[in-house]
Amino acid sequence: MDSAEFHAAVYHVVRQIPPLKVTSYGHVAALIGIPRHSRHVGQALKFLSPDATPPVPWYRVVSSSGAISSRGPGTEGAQRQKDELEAEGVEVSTGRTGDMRVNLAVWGWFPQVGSIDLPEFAGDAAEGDEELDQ
DNA sequence: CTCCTGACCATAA
DNA sequence: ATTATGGCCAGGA
Repeated sequence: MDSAEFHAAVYHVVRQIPPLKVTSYGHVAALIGIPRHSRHVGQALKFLSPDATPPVPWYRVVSSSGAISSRGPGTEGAQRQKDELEAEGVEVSTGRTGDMRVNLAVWGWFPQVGSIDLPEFAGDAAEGDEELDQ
């Protein structure tokens, strides 16, 4: 799968995250069939344009610990993510140091791999072994 | 080509 | 709970 297909697969999966639920970068990658590409899920979401159609609920993706990545001091991305989540009714706790996190035990959405709809090119990879040839 | 970085993860102490 | 370490893969300098 090339870069464009990867992006498409990420968006496809993220769009299936139900309201009031969140999932992790790692699980999105696993659902696509590439469990070791967790970092690139974030990359793909970064490339995402706000006016994408249909919209992609990027804010429903957090780290595996439930923490919202800070993106560094001075950036408001994390705060915006918190606002989006709370607007839906998801509880986001904020520590005294400004660390924001979601309780995955309550809000987590981690469907079994293969139990959700996937793009055809990714379905192949999700089934089992890929690129045995070549 | 090598080196560094990243909206990360798993494990160990 | 926290920090340290190693691994991961793709892009960019």
